Amino acid sequence: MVNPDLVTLTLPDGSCREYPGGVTGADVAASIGKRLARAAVAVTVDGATVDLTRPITHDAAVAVVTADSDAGREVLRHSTAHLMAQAVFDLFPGAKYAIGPAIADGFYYDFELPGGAHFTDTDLERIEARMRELAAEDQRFVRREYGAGAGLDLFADQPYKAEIICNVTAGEAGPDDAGEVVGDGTVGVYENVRPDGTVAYFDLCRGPHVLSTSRLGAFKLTRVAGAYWRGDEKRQQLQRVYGTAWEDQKALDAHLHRLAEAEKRDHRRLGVELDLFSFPEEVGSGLAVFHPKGGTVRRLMEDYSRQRHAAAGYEFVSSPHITKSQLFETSGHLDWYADNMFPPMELDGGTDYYLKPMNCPFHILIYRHRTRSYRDLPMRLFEFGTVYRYEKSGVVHGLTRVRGMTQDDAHIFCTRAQMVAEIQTALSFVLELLRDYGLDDFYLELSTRPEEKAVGSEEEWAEATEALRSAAEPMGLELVIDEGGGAFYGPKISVQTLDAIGRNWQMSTIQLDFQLPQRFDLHYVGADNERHRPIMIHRALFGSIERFFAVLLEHYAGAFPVWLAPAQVSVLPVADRHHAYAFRIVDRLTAEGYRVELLDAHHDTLGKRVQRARSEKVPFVLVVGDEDAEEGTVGVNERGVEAVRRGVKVDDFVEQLAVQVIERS
RNA sequence: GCCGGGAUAGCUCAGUCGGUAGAGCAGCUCACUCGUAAUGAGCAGGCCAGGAGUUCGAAUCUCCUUCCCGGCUCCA
Repeated sequence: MVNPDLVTLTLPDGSCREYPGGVTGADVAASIGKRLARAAVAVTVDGATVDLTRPITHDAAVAVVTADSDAGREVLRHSTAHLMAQAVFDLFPGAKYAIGPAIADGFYYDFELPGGAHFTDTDLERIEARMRELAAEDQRFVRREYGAGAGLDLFADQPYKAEIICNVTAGEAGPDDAGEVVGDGTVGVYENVRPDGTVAYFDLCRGPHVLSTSRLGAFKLTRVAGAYWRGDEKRQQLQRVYGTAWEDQKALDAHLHRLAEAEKRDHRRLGVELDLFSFPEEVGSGLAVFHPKGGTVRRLMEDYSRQRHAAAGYEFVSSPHITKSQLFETSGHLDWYADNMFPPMELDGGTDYYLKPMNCPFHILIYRHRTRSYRDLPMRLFEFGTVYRYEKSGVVHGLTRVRGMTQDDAHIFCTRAQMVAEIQTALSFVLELLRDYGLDDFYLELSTRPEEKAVGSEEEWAEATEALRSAAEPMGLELVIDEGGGAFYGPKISVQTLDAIGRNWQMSTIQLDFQLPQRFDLHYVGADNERHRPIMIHRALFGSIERFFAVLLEHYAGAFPVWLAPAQVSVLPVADRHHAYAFRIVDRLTAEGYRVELLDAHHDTLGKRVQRARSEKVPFVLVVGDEDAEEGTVGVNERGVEAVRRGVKVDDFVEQLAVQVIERS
């Protein structure tokens, strides 16, 4: 006989317990253990995460969500966002609030301040101080539910909240709204209630939230920024405050430490420290110059890439940086891409010349130079092509977002029958190449037809998108759909790469294009002696050399593997009398094709020179003294290895070096 | 492009109330000749991003431009 007043709850370990009907998550946690009750921030009931105060009225699978889980941190962060909004209302009466979700590692909240005011960095401190006061007040988070009409009344003077309610009740909830309102037309509201019962703050919200503001404490506001309402640059720009929040101070400190570590491997910082490249103000925004060491790494990257491309059946071509406007009229770039192009130069009595933003039209002209047979296909034209794109001033960022860049660009002309196989070959090729450079964590993204900027029929887009998908699926990698992210002439697959500290970068792109062959009226003569339209595949594997350089630099934290390191070996004579021997080592290694530098003993102590070579992240530091000169040995300091190996035979060292270069380790 | 914050020696940064510029590291010279994470002394280095304005006087206050940083939007 089932007792109707009892509910049976199944816990994550599979055990079942009976509780009175209406029991709450907080009660359940408390019944299991004190420590769990303290750590609890929410509870999942049959998979849905709800407040600890929500009564449970039927049998269910229940799991307590603790603060130190991903789901728990999300609750903490969302609750901290509410706390922040409350602090902002206290300090800026009349502020309007928009949305305030939890995000990776933190949260933000968007506001419109009265009189169009802006937050400053000192406001950040004031807001944070106020948040700590409010947290200490121990305000309870209390959930209320309203109908759509009552909800609208509640937010009558809050236009952004009202818009969200209207959208949701009209069934047009965007992804951002999902965090704010429950989906069934009920308007969820959370109140922050002071111990004396008065309401300090209320917000439109789906929840769940922690029990009380006193649970919040390990947080820090990090930055202020402008952000467009609903991410639309045509709409109101709001003031956004970012913050981070964690289960305890220790976790917060660890997060801040990780940020500091990530900053140390920022490629812009390492570029200066290791003397690799710079952005002279005299040249212009987003235009890099590579110094000798950076130039060496770049050359090595390119050399290996060329070698691999030659082996993969690519032919090498070259094209100029500027061209008459007509080429980009034919290609459609001036219709669809003009915003990203530098303005034209008028030459030769009125002819406009443009800097090229892409290489494809040139490769097309090479293809079109003579009649092509089906026997010529697939035709794979490769070029390190330098392109110029007029990026908006606010988006330029180190080497990852520049206005002048070199792409390892190729265009494959093939038949429709060949296209899926060609895409697959290109995908396998890029993954193999990226692995050779030390990257091995990827997922794929399939970008579909852009809503506004697209040429060609829906059918062609659908066919091209399907071809990409069918080529991508056998790769065994996660495939994420990026709706509307394609280029104007076709859909694309991009390879997203995760680096050593888990950040993801978009690099390689493979794009399928039915349009440009039509616009340029390309054809080939088939076995049937008829003319046919070829398909074009655009692909860049590094994406751009600049961005790939930046990714490798950050991935390796400046410590390039031996095969890529600008200097592979530093030779340090202990004293002047060892210079002759040191030079012999240098000469031998140089003759064998290694990049070697000598740090002589004229000026600095040995310790100083060791320190210098290490700070330059040279893979091998060789110290040579009396014993070495007599025995034909070197003292080997290997980067990342604590112990020094003394008395290593030069031949043995050279062999080790050779192995590491060949293995690209 | 939009919002906010910046720019002082090659690098990292001081510079108070508006009174004409300072350190450490790097560089150069000299001494030291050294077996593993900074030897010592000395020298040199600045149109205080650029321009205009306010002022007796501007690194400092105001405006404009350039460039950088953090976001938004966009992207290889």
